[in-house]
Amino acid sequence: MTPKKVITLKDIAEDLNISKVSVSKALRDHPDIGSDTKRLVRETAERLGYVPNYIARNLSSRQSKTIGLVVPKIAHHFFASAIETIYHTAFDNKYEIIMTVSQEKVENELIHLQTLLSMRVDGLIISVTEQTKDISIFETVKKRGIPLVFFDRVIEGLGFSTVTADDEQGTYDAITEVINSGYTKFAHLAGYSCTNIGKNRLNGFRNAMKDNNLKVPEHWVVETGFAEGDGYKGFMKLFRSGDLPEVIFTVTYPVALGVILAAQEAGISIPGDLQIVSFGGSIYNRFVAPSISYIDQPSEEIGKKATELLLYEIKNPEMHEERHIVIPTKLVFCDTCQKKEE
Amino acid sequence: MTPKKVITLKDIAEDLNISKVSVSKALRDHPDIGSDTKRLVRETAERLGYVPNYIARNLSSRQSKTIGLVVPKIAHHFFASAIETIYHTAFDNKYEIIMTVSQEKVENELIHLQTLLSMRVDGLIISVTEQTKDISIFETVKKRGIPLVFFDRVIEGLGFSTVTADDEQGTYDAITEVINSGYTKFAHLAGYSCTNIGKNRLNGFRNAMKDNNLKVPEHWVVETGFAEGDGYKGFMKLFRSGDLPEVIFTVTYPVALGVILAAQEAGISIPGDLQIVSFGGSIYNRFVAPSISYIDQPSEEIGKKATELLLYEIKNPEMHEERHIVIPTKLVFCDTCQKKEE
DNA sequence: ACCGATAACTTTATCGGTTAAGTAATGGGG
DNA sequence: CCCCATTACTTAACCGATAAAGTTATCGGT
Repeated sequence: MTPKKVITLKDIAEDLNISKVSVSKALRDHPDIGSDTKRLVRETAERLGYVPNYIARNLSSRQSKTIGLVVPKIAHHFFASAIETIYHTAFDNKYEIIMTVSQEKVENELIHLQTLLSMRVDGLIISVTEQTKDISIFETVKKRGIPLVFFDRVIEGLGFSTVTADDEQGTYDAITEVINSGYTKFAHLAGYSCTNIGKNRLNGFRNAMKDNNLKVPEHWVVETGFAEGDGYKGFMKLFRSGDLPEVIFTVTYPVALGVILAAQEAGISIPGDLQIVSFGGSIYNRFVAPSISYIDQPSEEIGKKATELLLYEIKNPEMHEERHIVIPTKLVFCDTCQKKEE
Repeated sequence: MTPKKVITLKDIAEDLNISKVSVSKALRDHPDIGSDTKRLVRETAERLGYVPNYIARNLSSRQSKTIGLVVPKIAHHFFASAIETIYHTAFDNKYEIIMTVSQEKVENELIHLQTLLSMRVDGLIISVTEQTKDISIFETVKKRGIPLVFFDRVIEGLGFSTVTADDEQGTYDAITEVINSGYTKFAHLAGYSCTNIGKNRLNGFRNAMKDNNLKVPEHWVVETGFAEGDGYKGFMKLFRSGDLPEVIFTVTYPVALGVILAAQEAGISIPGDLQIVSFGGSIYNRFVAPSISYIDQPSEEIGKKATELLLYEIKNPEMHEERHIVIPTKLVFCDTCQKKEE
């Protein structure tokens, strides 16, 4: 009940009759302080229940030991998993994460970035929304010299490091494998082509088709978003055209779910009449019927690498060559896209 | 490239040849300042690209406008959804969230709480790990007078407010409904009985059975954890006993998934030979085969209420009656637990 | 014309730390 | 025995804001 006073350096100093700077130094194990005094200070701090004030420390030391994280959403397997790894990696390195969620909205993203900047985070880890175009805030970040690492959804050409899955090659290899299973007619529910993941997955898809001498009619490439609803609409568009492919390659897992839903409604059987393969899976995929063959996104490795890279850049502020880490993926076969009987 | 100087109040003050306090007041629309000056200050701030330093502001104003959030995990539908709502609600009220993840580990929980305290968050929202017992840190929080709201997994008797689903009544009603569908033999994969959710769901289950004059053999109540692996092990234990019930009620959705997996291996057909009903669902449940009938946990409402309650307590520091908000649930029938043919 | 109120600022102190710049005592080398 | 380096501190300044306590004009009222 008593509004108990919070213990500060000053309290310890007064208790021991030494200066508060000595206390500060003692607690940080500074060589200026004799070992007897250090011990005394530590004991007293413990006894009084001293908890350092990060805010004050950060203000004077000009570093916050925090990393700002901006993601488009969290209720999505890839992000949930990446975020968890980012948290651990930061935590193991004594950094705190301040996470913000843009909800795929550019306005939110901007506000969050500004807030994080004014919180003086030591660095930023970002996966942009599906429609981020205004790059001025990132230029500000660059000018201020604050390290930033993009992951998964990146903006190129700004001089920042990136960590991504190997979207293009991964797609290329996966589609080639599915082709080798005996399928020839492919459609693609593609992400926005202005995003790197949308563009690269589409490229991988197109190249795989071309190198296998398969044609893709233009109406079989539908540009949509990354969410379930987009998959639903995308499938319906294909369905209404009256011309369905054998396989639909979706840009994300939620889009694949949307396709399943729509196909059910349309009375198309999966995997009987139609196959799906998606970029990215889900922990629930094992339980989903039919389970979708998917390109496994190394979410944990991406999260880990992004955080480690950022920490490295924070610790070495002068080094300023950007790095681009690309992590390979691999196709996981499930119920869909099984090898065709000859 | 130039390590561009960050603009502070002082820079604006010097530019306009007024004191920095006037600038501070002008920006906060303090009545002390004339409207001409205010306009001038705002323009100059804009022109120079001033961004306030939260750290400094928080230090001097003794409030951080941030809320500390501690959750056991995020890759779980209930938490992902609750967290998202907590973020929005806080954001709409101009508060930032600093989220930490304990990973069901008490040690992490403790460290995170200490960090959040030293960051001087204005309040805390917490869902404890499945084995939190040491309450001393919460006593410290209480002594310091920092508002705290528990949600979902709570610790009672400490004088803090709580927001939970109506675990007991919700379970009671749901089990009663399933009984009315014609089932009589029920087992329960229960959570740790030292947690409120484990205990209350078990109570609801027991009471529903009793009031319907149904007996539950003791080996049909298995105390496990909240994760998929616990469901797997729990089912196997039941299975090995050679005596399976008609219906298994699981304490969480992941536990239900574990049961599905184990049942598949054991060659038990769901919903042919066995029914499942779980407390809590998942956005993926629609796609899961068989989809599990579940008690819908109002995760968003819980998140929202918890945040609003906390904000209220932050704004009214003297009010100190704790509040306990209990939110009703309802049963959603899916593939399992369908009405039995008479 | 004088007083007190008010408007519009400025000065000083403070938040709880860190960093930089002293300072007093000790001790070893020449 | 003196000088300089080292040890172990202390004092002062600062980080960038806010809060509290002055300080001037200006103005209306009597």
